[in-house]
Parts: sequence; C-alpha cells; structure tokens
Amino acid sequence: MIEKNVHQHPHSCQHNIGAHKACVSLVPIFNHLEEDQMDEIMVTAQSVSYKKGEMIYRAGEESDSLYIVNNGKIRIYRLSESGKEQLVRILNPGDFTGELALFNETTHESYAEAIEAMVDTGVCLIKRSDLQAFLLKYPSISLKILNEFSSRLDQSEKLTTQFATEKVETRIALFLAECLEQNDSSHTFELPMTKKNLASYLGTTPETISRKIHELEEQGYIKQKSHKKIEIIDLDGLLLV
Amino acid sequence: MIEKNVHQHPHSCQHNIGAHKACVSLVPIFNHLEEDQMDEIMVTAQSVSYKKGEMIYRAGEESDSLYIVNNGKIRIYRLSESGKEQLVRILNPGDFTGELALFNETTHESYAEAIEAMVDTGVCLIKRSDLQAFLLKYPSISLKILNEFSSRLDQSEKLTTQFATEKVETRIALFLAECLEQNDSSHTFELPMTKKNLASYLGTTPETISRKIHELEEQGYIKQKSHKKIEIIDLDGLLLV
DNA sequence: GACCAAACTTGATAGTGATCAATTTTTAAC
DNA sequence: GTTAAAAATTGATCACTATCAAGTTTGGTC
Repeated sequence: MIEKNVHQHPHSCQHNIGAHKACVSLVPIFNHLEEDQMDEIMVTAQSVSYKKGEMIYRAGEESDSLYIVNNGKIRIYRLSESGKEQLVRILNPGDFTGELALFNETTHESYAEAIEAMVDTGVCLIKRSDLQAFLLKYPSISLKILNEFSSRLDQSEKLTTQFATEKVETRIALFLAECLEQNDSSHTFELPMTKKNLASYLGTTPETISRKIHELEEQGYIKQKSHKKIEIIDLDGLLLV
Repeated sequence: MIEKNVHQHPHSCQHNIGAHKACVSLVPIFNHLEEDQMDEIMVTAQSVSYKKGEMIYRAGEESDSLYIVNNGKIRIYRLSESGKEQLVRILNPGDFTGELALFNETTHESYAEAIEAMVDTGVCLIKRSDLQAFLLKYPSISLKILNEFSSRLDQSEKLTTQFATEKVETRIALFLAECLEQNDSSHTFELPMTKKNLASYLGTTPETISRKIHELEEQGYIKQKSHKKIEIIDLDGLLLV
C-alpha cells in the first residue's frame, strides 16, 4: 500500500535527497548520529506526500514502516468501540509515528490523516527491517526512542489521569496553561488546533469548549484576542479552576 | 533512599541469590538472554521487600533504578493537579516499573505502593547505570523494552480514548469483557482489584460501580457469583451497552 | 471465633455537560 | 470579492453520574 501511495501522488519525491536528509536530521532520534551514519539511514528512506484529507494509514492495516513528518500536519486519532473518534495528537515536522505497530502488533491501532490545506504533507518512510537493523547496529538510537516513548507514555498517562479526575472546565484550563508554557515569553498564544479538534482531544464537545472558554473570559482569567488567539490574564487563577 | 529501605525493612534479602535469579528470569525483557548473560545482570541486582502500605517510591522523588516485582502486588497511581488520585495499573510478579523516570525525567511522576496484606512485596532493583550499560551491550534488551513500552502506550491511549468517548457504563462493560479475555476458557472470572480501586482506574466512584454492575446484572448480561467473582452471561450484549 | 476497619451497597438529590436546534462567523476555493 | 462549506456560538432541555448519607458485608487481626 506504500507503493500505491508513491505512484498515486504526483508529489512523491523518492529521488529528492534533500527531503530525506531533512527527515533524518530533523528527528531527535537520529540527529545525534554522525554524518555518515545519518547518510546510511537516509538512503534507505522513501518520501511520499499527501494532500489534505488523505490517509497515511488506518487502524487495522498492516504496518511496516516508521513515518517521519517533513512538511505539513498529520492528525492521529482513534475510534472507540462505539465508533466515536478521539484526537490523539497532531504531528508537525520532525515528529514521527507508526512506532506502535513497529514494535508491537503488526497492525495500526489509530488513523493518520494529512490535514494541512495549503501545503502538501511530506513524509519519509523507514522500513521496519531497515530500522531494526539500525537499532541493533547503533544501540544509541534505541535509547533515544526509549526516551521518546517514555515521555509519550508519561503524557498519555497524565492525560488519562486528567480525564479520570478533572471535570471538563479544569481540563480546558490546564490545556490553555500548557499552551502558554510552550509559547512562553508572551502571555498570548495561538490555539494549536481548531476548537472542534480540541473538543475531540479533551473528550468533550465544541459547544462546551465555546461555553467554558467564554466563562473563563467572564471570570477574568483569559481574553480571546481573536478566534484562535488567547491571552492569559490570570494564570494562577486559571490553574485553580 | 534505597539504602534506607534496605536497612529499614527486616525482609530485605540482598544476599538471596534465588530471589535475584527469579527476578531476572521472570521478566520478559531479560528472559530471552543466555544463562550467563542473565547471571551477569543478576549480580548487579539488589532485593528489597515492603509490607502492605509501604511506598516503593513517590512522585517527585529522584529515580535511579528499575524495579522488578518478585512477589506480592504494587499499586501504581497518579495524583492530578487537584489532588485526586487515579490508579494507573497494578503490578504482579514479573512486572516492572520505574522506567519512565529512567529514560526521561529523573523524578517519578507516579506513586508505587505495596498492597498485598498476607505476603510481603519483594522487589529487585537494577541501577540506572547498570541498566544503561546492559542496553548498549545487549541491544536486544532495548527491543524488548520498546516492545513493552509500545504496548503500554497503546493501552494507555486506548484507555484515554475510552474516557474521551464512552460513558461510565460502557467503560465498565468493556473492562469486564477484557477480564474475561484474559481468564479465557471459563465464563467466570475474579475481579483483579477491589471495586474501590476499579472505580479509581475507570475514573468513577465506588457507588457508580456498584450501581452499574447491578444494572448489568438486572439486564441479564452478567451475574455476580460473589463479591469478586463475575460470570459473563451475554458477552455480545455486554459489548453493545 | 469475635471484632474492627475497610469495602461495598442503596437511596435521594444536585451539578455538569451532552444533545438538539438555530444562527453567526470564519475559511478556503473559484 | 463572492460564495459555499466548515467551524464556532448561543439557547433550551435532558441524561448521566457525582455527592452525601446511612446501613450492610467482608476480610484480616487478635
């Protein structure tokens, strides 16, 4: 199915060495390696690109590659037994996905969809067999991946705990506070996703997001500068909600 | 603080080679190694034991070891910002913990508490520096840990999705169905934890667990044989709740 | 085997957020 | 710049589950 994509999309760039290099040197799990070690990985990688709305993979599909994002944005989501979707994370350039299926099951548990409208989403593929060979040859890559996995696990468990113990209003407040941390320096930041997606991520509805953000504004904790821009006025207060 | 435990608890068994051996050969991440490689790891391990209610570690504490459970049960839980606790998992002999802090932050994000009343909980410690050396020396261990991490990540994300999309009743039904899968063959199984802990794991209250299980029984999907034993009568029906 | 503490159950009430419906605003495509 | 589609907002209602309170059962300890 990878071959299919390569042929289907006119934007595929298998022979664009520049893109490969960017992929490998972009990613924290590889960019600590020596030049020539990165080159070695680079030549095994393949590039594919996707237009907005196209699926990179679906749950249940066989997996045999690690996907590294080069360009654009990818939305990773899961479907529950009852068919409702939850946004798991959004990948930006330098992020990777597909690991679960690589080390575990051979089928994906989630869905990956290109979501950037203006730019095509470019992805580098590294085949499972190539990756496993590199892991055994350069054990330090494993340590990097273990590091990445453990932060994701930590984050995922933290989010689970939030779901289990905090009400929606608090989860929203904590999310906003976290956005500020990343876009540090200023008190203003831009929401990293639509409110619809945010609702899906936080396990609530767009209506509730609207209402609660409005409430937080009325209580003087935040201020909506525009649809996507938010200013935090009282961080301490926000964290006590 | 490890030394503290070693000295504090009369049950520590640093010199009990049998326990070490059991630790190392019990754990999936090590038991694929050669005899002598396991022995090599074994000699670096330390044994400690805990009585019911004692803490193995707390969030915020420095971490420098991997903990392998030899005996008893350990309850891993997290506290949310607002101080409410959520049960993350229960460790049985052969399970390990402490990895997050080993590869990531240097402090624990969760709490680990010995919970077995009748038997002391025995744990083997492997120091971070020793472990890292083994990982570089025997890269296959990393692959095993990557495997373990990715299933945990999968499970954690799956649970998050359940929280985000399913109501409490459904989460309970899914949990019961999963219990059955593990205790396969029979239609009856024993709850792996108290209902109070189950409530904490599923992000609800003991009252709601009681009521919902009662409802599921009234609807004919399950039958409570005793406080802890449950018989699944209509699995398909249960999964549609 | 009796006792105490913890776990569990059951009932009544209240709060939170989902759902449905109707606009309004924003975004991207032509 | 216009338009169509998607996203966001706002209001009214309702379902679900938390909370509080009181009583019962269970399990480990002496």
